[in-house]
Amino acid sequence: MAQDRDWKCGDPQQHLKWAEATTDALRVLEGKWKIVIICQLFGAKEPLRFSELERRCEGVNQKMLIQQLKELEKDGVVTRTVYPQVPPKVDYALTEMGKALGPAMAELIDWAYMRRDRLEIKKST
Amino acid sequence: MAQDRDWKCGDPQQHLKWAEATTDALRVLEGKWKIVIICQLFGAKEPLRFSELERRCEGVNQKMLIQQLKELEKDGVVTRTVYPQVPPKVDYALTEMGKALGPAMAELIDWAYMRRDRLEIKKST
DNA sequence: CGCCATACTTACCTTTTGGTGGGTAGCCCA
DNA sequence: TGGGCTACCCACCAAAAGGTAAGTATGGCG
Repeated sequence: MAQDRDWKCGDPQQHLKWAEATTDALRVLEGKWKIVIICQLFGAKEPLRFSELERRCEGVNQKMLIQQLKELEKDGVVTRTVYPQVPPKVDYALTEMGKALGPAMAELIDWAYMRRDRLEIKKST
Repeated sequence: MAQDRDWKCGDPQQHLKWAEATTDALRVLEGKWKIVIICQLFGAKEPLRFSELERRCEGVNQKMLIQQLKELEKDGVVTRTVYPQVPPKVDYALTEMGKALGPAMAELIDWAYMRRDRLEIKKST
């Protein structure tokens, strides 16, 4: 369990393994639009169509959106479903693994807010 | 509290704010060596000298190490202490904010391990 | 004097990432 | 015939990140 992790454990190599794991996890999330995409999928109750994602990720262009979605799909975070229609319809949803990102992202959000507050206090004093 | 976060809350803009916060947090952690540095500082009981970090972050070069340390310092994650000696001595330690990264990193580690196991199972079936 | 040690700095280069502006396929409708 | 719709692909360019190899400053020591 995450909350029981011992950063001062016996194995002197353990923090190297953890660094590797964390770097690995971040690699999946890196990219200017991935977090935005993931948060949009978290926020929506249903899968989102390509055009809908394009609309919701303000400022993204098609190439980037496709690229990031492809990487997220390859990394097992989202699924891509094609409907055999004309005009085409494709939608994207979080996988179980994508949904499992919730707690990690929640902790990152808490840290980011805490950090912002902390920095603001420093500035004002 | 992170564990009570409601991804399906009322405010339809909330997930945009969360995306922003998470992106912000990741921005601080992005960079090929930052997580390695942070994990080394977590693992060590004491502040680490530049040369010690260089030794522990296998494969890093001086320029990159300095660059990443500078950014981490600017972002409030590590402190840099200079001792007026010859030859020079400088050491680096986690700030309170750096230490507060523990839970987020722990969740990321759990997710990475879970993901690795999941992908391995898929490969073998 | 000349060399050592430490913690950097600098110039230069390669690789990766992000972005723009076009095009394509397939069917529908007028 | 010639648009319009959707979800892409491609050629090309710019900026950022990462990396190499050299140099700098300081004072102690033989």
